[in-house]
Amino acid sequence: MRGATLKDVAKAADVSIASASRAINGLDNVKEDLRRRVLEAASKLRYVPHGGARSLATNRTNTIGVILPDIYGEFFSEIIRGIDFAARARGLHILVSGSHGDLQEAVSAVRAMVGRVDGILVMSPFVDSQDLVAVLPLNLPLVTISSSIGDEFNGAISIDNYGGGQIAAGHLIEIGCKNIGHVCGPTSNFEACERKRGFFDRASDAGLEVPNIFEGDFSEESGYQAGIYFAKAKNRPDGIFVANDMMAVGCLMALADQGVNVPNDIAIIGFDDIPIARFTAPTLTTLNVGVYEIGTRSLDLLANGIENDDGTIGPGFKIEPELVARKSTAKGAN
Amino acid sequence: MRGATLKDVAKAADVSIASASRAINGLDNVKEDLRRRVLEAASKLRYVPHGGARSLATNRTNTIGVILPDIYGEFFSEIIRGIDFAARARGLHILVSGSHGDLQEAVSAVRAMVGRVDGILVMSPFVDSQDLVAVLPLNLPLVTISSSIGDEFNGAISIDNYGGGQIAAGHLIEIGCKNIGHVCGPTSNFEACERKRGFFDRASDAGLEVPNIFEGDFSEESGYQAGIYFAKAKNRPDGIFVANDMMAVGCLMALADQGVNVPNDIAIIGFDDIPIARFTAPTLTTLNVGVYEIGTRSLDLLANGIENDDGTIGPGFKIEPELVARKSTAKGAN
DNA sequence: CATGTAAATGTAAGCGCTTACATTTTGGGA
DNA sequence: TCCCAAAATGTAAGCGCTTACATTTACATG
Repeated sequence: MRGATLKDVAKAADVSIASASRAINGLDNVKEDLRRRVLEAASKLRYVPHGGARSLATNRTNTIGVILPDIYGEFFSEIIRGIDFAARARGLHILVSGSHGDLQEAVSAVRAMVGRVDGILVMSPFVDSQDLVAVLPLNLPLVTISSSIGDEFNGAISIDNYGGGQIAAGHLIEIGCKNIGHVCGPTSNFEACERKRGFFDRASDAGLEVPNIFEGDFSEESGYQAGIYFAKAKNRPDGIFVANDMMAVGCLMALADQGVNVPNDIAIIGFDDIPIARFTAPTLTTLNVGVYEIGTRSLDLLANGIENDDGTIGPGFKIEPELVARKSTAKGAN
Repeated sequence: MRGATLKDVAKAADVSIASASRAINGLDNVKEDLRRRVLEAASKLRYVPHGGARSLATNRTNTIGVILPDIYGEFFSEIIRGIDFAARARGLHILVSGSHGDLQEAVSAVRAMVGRVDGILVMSPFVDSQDLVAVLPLNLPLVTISSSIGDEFNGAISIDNYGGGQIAAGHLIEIGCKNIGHVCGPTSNFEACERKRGFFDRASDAGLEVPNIFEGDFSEESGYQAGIYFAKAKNRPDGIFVANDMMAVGCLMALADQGVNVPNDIAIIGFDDIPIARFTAPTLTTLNVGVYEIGTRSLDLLANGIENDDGTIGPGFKIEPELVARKSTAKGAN
């Protein structure tokens, strides 16, 4: 059932196990003849080094653990793409896990990764994420993305959600909306709260109320529900800030189904700028946060920290969302 | 630098390391008092078991290796979603790796996984994938998806690409196309070849030639190029089979940019039915292969095999694509 | 109270590898 | 030819854990 081990190879090549190890790993202090014999034996036996054992001996796994709320979908997929790219560039592998929006799952995912990874990259947008780091073994290099446990320690990457909410409100006001609505994310979500807060604050600065709010869960489906709700609302808004693009996509579909014109009847602005935002009808105005770059930069931050002997992670950073104006808020244009 | 070990816990609780292990793992042959002491010491020391060491001792990692051409994007992301779902249901973790369209990378990814996973799920649509299994340690449970090394052994999951190509041609013919074109995938890709072959055979059955072909690489970008090419072709086709949805999306954009009406000037049919196909303008006619189910079913096949003591994988299966007719081939409608 | 048995705990080997250190081999210079 | 440093190879400890087996403890029975 098990494959050949180094011991088998050593025996077949009639050398000590240490020499076999050296030969296989390409150390330079082995004679060519010995190396040849070992390599021959290895390929004859179809020997493949046992990564787990090697890691145990070297205390290095060359693997990074990645924990995201989900590991698929436009948004997370794009983060993973960034992580993957940066990891490949460094010869690192990634062990991914989805927490499915549940803090306990995130915690158990982290624990399961101990001893299998050199460090962990976690995105845990729960308001009470500090439980996560509390249960961690000390000394495990950790970088957090968009987690409420932000500023307490290094290695925190965050998005300026509050600022983004303000920009969204500002944009709607600028294009002339007088009655703005909001599709927010779940209240248990740290980021959703911040976006909402920024949106409200900017609106109130302009003397506007936000009478209509719909709470979604960041899924396309809930965005669709929101669209229905707003299409039928008695005091129908003329502009809506949807807290993420996936919901905005659902919203767009619902509004189309209800015969509401976007942007002329209702303008829509999303958040994230996921790839699909360029393909919707109409194309979606949104806030770009550099999803891909979040992936690459967070991986780099973590990997650099791991390479430091003291294992300390460098300072994180905060991302400022940038408005990408597309058709879904281009009122009057054609 | 390292965290607490079981030895530390045992010492702190003043018990033997074996007892500590039993207490931590919840075996029933430990006195309550001893267990309490151990658990207390463990939490005080913030002990988290070392997964790697445990795996080495038990010869079980509870992890599945997943190797896909890429680990992001609509198509692969959807497969991963399926895999993730099925894995979670069984308490398994997944170690993912992208081969980036390169067979050698796939091979090295597999080797890097040996000793870290209980089995491997690999999608390797290269015409010469047999190199992959040749280099593998025997006895490593393996399930292949859409790989040319199909029928030789159990655990092969494939798509009836040839049949799908035929369906695509049949559909275009049925809606009245007289001059059909094809955007194929790279010739090094096993699946692309089969889709093309099916498409051609069915066309020729109907007495049609396929004068215009454009070779893409499955990316949206190359689909866009294809769209430009066809829009300007002297003998412009009235229907095109694009070998995957991602390229079809790019194609749709290019045709729109060129002022070509889809479906009336040119009908477009894709392949895969990725989620985005429902959102394009016009919505995309395509062939559904149950991407999500490919993920769940392949994981189940592999996991069941691993649970067999002899580690043999059960028989695989072949998926028959199903036509999903949407607007991009609805000629004349509206 | 001696005794046998089951339950609780301890001892130590081993999972497959790396690596410090010990030992042997090699080869150039005197 | 002999000697010695450097190079090549071997020995063995250990990475953190599980687990077979040995030992001790607890307890009911005659």
